[in-house]
Amino acid sequence: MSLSPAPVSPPKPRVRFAPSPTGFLHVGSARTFIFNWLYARHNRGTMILRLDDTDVERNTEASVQSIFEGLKWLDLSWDEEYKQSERGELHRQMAETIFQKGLAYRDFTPAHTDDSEKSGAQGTWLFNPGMRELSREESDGRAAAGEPFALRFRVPREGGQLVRFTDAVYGEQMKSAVDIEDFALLRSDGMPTYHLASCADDADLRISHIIRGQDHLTNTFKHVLIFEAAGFTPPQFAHLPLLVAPDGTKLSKRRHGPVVSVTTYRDAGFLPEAFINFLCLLGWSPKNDREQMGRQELIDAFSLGGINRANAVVNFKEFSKPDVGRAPSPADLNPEETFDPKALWLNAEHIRALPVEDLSARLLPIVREAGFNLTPEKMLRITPLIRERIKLLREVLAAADFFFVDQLPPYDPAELIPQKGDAAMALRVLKRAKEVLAIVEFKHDALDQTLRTAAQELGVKAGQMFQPIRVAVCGRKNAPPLFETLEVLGKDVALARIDEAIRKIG
RNA sequence: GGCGCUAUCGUCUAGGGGUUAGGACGGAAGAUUCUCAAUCUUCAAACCCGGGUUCGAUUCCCGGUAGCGCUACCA
Repeated sequence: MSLSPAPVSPPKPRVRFAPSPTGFLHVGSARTFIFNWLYARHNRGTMILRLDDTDVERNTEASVQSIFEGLKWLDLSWDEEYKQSERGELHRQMAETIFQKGLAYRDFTPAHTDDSEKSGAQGTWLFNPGMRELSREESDGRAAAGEPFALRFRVPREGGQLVRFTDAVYGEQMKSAVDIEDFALLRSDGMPTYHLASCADDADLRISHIIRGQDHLTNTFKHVLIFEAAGFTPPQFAHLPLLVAPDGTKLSKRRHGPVVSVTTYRDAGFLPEAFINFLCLLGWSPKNDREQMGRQELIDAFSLGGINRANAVVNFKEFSKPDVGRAPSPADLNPEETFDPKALWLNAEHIRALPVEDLSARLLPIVREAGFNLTPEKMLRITPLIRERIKLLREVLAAADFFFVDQLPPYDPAELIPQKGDAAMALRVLKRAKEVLAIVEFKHDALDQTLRTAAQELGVKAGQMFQPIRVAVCGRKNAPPLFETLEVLGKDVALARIDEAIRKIG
């Protein structure tokens, strides 16, 4: 607003989303991205995407694509992009710095040794005294001889040192150093571990705020140790409560199925903005009872102070279907079982908040993909009739099917019989409808007037008049309002379907 | 096991030393419209347990319990 800058404008935050590309984009990861993004955009800072791909064994290109695909769908942007695997030199430099200061040591214990063998103790493994205390000469000698080693951080063991940091969400954190194991910095193949690479990059990229899942809260003590050993001031930390399943466990593909994948939401017909809105409300609150919020509203309202500390349950009913094939199509999913009711409601809210033109444009590709040829004009006329009747975009297929097909799918002729009526009444209604509809203009008011008059003449209630016609033209009892439906359907189709119904019941 | 974190309706949450503990989703009932949906109204539904501190704790402190996380040369 003001053109004159504040006397001391705070430095623009630099935040990062750092997924490891070992699978599809997880809803929890998407949420972490969103919180970082919201923080960056709210504070006009920089959003960085960094692929933490130091685990050569498990990283896949497909996963990288899946992450991009998900973020693209959500229309989430970032300003800088890095690949950790291309920055190995930086990581090794940091390891070297720490080693030269004597704050790390070589561990020549072969990889994959059991903890029990390492320590001989029954408790938690903390370090291997033999390796930690190895003389510099012997260490150098064995390294020079080509013996492989891992580089371990020499965590202070004496003096009752405390490692501490302040978390923007969880407050003051401290842990005594003696409870932290001598974690690895470099693997015996020379590759950096996550802890090292992450800290080296965060320092190098001048990350100001690390906003990530609470599963890293305890790791942060190690990170603080690394930053300080390498001569950097640790950034600010903000840990996010985890997303958990109704059984309280962390969401996982294995246990919980497709509900944990962002693409499931996309394919089921969620609006990206609704999905983002839903995710934001898990573990964060604007504290003003607002629920349905758009992108900009979220950006404006976001602050780290609104983040909650307890894990949030994604409240779905159906866990993975063990015996369904490996590729469940969106049509297989029962939305009420698969998705959190609140997500569904929010999506419906966003659908209704969308201008008809926009909604129509989003619906059309889905309809076409299902094999129906439809003009944008026709879709635009159908959209207002179903927009209050669908919670997911995909539901357009079921809600407006009778607009798309030439031939109505078979239905039970008994459906044509109105409340408190019989087949004879249905027949009379339909025959009369055929007569009057043949001559009336297919416009809402004219249809309304004509059909109500016809009902009076027949001595039936309006509802008893409308119901058989509705079933005749829609093929089912529950459908959008009749006059609008007839208007969009057109006279020819309506008359033909009424004829068909007369044949069925006659 | 060790260490860390957490605990308000079924779920997401607001609140906070004195409140009828608020909202939303979902549920139930009703109103309304040509059905359905939407909308509106109403109802049921919560401060984990035990000790302190205090005139007074759901709120602050301690303990317990439970849940989650970390405890890899995974991230």
